[in-house]
Amino acid sequence: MSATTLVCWRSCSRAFMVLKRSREMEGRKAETVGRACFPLSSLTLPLLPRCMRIKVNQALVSEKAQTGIEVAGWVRTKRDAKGFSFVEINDGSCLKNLQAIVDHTLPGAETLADVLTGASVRLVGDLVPSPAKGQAWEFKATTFELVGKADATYPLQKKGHTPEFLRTIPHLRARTNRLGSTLRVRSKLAMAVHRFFQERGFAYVHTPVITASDCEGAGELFRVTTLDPLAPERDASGKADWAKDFFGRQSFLTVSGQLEGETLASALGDIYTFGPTFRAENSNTSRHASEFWMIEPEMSFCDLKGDMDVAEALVQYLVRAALEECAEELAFFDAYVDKGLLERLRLVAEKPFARVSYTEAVDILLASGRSFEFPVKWGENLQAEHERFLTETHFKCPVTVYNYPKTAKPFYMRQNDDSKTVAAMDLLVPGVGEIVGGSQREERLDRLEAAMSEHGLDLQAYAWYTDLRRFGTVPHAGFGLGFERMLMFVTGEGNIRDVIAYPRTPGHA
RNA sequence: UGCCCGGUAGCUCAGCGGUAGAGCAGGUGACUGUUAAUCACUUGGUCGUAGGUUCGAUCCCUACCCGGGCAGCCA
Repeated sequence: MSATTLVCWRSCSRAFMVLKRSREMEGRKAETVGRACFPLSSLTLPLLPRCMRIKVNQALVSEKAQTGIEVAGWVRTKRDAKGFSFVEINDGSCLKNLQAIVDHTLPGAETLADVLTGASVRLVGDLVPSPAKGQAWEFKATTFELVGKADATYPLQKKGHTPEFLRTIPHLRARTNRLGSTLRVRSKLAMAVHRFFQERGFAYVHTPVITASDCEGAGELFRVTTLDPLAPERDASGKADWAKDFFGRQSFLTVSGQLEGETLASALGDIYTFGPTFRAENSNTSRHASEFWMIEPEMSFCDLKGDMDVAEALVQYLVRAALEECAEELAFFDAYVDKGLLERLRLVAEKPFARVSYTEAVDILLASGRSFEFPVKWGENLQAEHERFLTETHFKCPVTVYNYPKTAKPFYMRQNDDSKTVAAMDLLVPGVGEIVGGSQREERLDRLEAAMSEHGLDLQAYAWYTDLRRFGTVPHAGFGLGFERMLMFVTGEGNIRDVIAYPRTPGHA
């Protein structure tokens, strides 16, 4: 056991004893629940009396006044008044700050001169009704402690910052209203994803992050190797000898768990993955990242319609979850990031999505009379401008487009009877574009092998994949939902780099 | 990767062939149950880097670096 763990363990057991004691103490009626009780002040802050710490979000929704409680957090702003100061504290538990009143005669108040935006502080005192407008409750401190100073070089100010500037300080930007809110929404939606699938009997499975198939699907892959890049072991032809590499062959970071997911769906019925995905494409757009999180369900005994039903239900479920669980954050985004966001999301939560075949979509685009930079032609991929027109102008709501020309799609998608299209589908949303891509998979061995040959794949390397069609094959379908794109849609953020704490994009890691 | 736009104070920006300005932040003072408090004063910049044109470049030109937007690839 490392020294650090040892200390933590000791602190915990000590904390538990303090908790027991403090519960026995009279007059300690802090209305707190579960993990938000932190009776730790006596351990680290001898100045402060022993009491219950509550989080800011709990204080702000309190039903009644509370005495003898502790709050701790980071100062967002301080305003000096005659004889006392207003100190607004944010502890990350919610968007809003708690206004604390710190009398200049209090123990610890002599440090107030050093309290600038960004400083960390702990206060003991009482939660009391606020006499002024702006907040129902405020914190009347009886003891003040400056835990960690932040001097004038602290980059975050009270005023709003541009997302571009905030990206230059990723280690600090989570302290802003903007990224802080995004990360809370991200956390809630991650759990909502699990709830959605668990409620429907899907098994959460983990597909490998490291893969040895060098053409898993579309996309450039990141190589995983332990060979010395300057002096790799070489084969007879002088090239790097992958047989000498760690796994005995070339290996990469996954671009999708789909193929493995199919094998597990063939055992567990309905499965989903939710994990990181890596693409080495040199994509420099506001909606591409080199490392992102993807949700990939795979369903046995399911066709394209069932696939679309689940995808649409999931997107709608997540929007509803955000509206219900992150109301404050969404109101903030609606006011400062994307005006009209709430109205759009409410519509999405209630209204059924539009659903059109690729052929119908092409007809709509041709009939629109619009002149697009890229002409619309059956058989060509829909361009971003086409997708944007469909979802933002024509339908003004999310649209699922299905049955794409087979020429533009990967080998594993099920061929339709028209021999021209495959059972693929994309779910498009306003502002973001493609958020889901999926398909019914080709479950017929002969068709699959023919498609693989057409795509130039080595059948031998994929024997395990085609085995699924040899042994108890079933119609099955699945899709990938880009988690960050979903977050962009829900928060109104226009750049994927602003919905990931540490975004990885070409040239940035 | 291609096309386009930008880089001036800690932040957001204005400026312009004659070597720099505002608001906010910081400091000082005043005032005050304040709400991105207010008022006065004030610190702070080799104008992205390297060349070139010019009597003189932050300004014009070239290259490079960095940031952003759009497109392709996709989720």
